[in-house]
Amino acid sequence: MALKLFNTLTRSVQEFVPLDPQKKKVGMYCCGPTVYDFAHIGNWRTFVFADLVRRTLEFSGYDVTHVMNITDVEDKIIKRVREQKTTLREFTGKFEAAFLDDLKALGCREPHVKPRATEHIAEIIALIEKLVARGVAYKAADGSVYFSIEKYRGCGCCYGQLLKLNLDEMRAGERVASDEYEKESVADFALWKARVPDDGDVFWPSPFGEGRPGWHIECSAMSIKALGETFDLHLGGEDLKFPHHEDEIAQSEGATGKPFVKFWLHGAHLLVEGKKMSKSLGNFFTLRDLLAKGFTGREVRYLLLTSHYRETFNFTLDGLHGAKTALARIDECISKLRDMAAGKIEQADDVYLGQFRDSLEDDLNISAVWGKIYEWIRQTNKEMDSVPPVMRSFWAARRLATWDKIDSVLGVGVKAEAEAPAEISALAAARAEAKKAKDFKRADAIRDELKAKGWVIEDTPKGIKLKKI
RNA sequence: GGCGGGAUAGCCAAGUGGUAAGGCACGGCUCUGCAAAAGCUGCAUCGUCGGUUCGAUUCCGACUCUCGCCUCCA
Repeated sequence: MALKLFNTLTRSVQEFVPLDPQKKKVGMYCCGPTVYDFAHIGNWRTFVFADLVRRTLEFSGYDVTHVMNITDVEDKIIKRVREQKTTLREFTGKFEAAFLDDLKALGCREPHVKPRATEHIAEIIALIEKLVARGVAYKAADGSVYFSIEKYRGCGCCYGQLLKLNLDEMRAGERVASDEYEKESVADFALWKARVPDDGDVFWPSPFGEGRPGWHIECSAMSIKALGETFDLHLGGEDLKFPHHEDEIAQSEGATGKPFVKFWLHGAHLLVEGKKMSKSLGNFFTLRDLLAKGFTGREVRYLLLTSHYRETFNFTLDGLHGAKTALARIDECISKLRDMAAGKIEQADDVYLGQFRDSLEDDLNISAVWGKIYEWIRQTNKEMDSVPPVMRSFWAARRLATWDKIDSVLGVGVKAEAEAPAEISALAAARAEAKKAKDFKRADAIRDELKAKGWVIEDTPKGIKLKKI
């Protein structure tokens, strides 16, 4: 079975075929963070989704170039730089670094290219000049340059490819701040924003006068630079369909006259504790908030990967506890396999991987994937004790190789076996003594003490086992 | 108002025109001195009302509830 994905352009699940004539290289662009604050769990759902898409493509044998922009100049950023009396670079650098740390903690593979908007001003200006030359952009009285939807449509181009729009019914929203006024039409959007006093020293010279890029143009400029005028995949959160992605298409196709992107993928949002995230409801979490509660990045990643990317997902702390328990079961099984394999290397089970792949390639049916994995875990546990001794290491190594393949897509890895500190080992030894002396009361007390210190002790046929909670 | 999702067990979440994966929680059992985030195992008729059909949770219609987007937004 070939990889099938839901393409927002066609509103249907389609087989993914790369543009590359060799069918090997794939260009993928994901709208990255605007670095004005720590990213929240909703943002992370989208980035983990992008990582899953990338890993799936790599699992399928494609050579992926993953590009993710860093938006480091934008209204909110400028506002905060001004408020905090800092510099743009210093301010955005801090949140960019935090973002990349979090991305790593969540087990996401680092994008190959991470272009910053402020380092592509020349490309942005060149793109705007092209649009002006083609007659689909104009400079307004306020000094800003806008994209004209009407002129664009006049060229036979389609605005509104990702969703049905009724432009005539659209009115300028009340939430549009004092930002865009001199446009010929409300649907037009800014390509270049003329410098205003509040911008401070955040501005660049350009043929249109001093100013800064509009919101959408950077993605067009940077994706075209990194991946070419037409590329395979572009992803982002569902809220970006309009206006951001629609405007990207207009700018890019308006400038190049070529189709911009073959496949558009959009991830659904999430709710937290059944409600839309908001700081006032107390259900607004950054990854840091969750780590501070004692959860790990892989547990958060696991939970974010339990539901289909096009469905709204309800993220709960209860669910996160469940994720922790569920992962511990996988860890236990893999850890036993490691012991049994004793370093032996074998080939993965292609029959099982085929089933795994079928679910995965079916528009990333991750829930079905987990279903198959837990069935595999149960079967592994069942067979484990009845494998003939001479077959044990082979049997386990084969299973281990299979898991490694699976995990190359899921990226939850296996929890490192924590080495017990001296204090914990001493308690474990004291408990063993007590047990030997049949002082079970004392043994149980020590066990409770260990639990309070975050360690679980298990008596197994092979001796005691200490596990960090 | 326009457009688009969703409604499956206590919670989360797949799926199918022929009597419903998986995870968490819970119960039972096994191992154990007792336990265990050890192992096995049990646990739903799919929002409401009509229709199509031999048969619908799955198709159609209506309704109810719910979520999102309509130029800050993952």
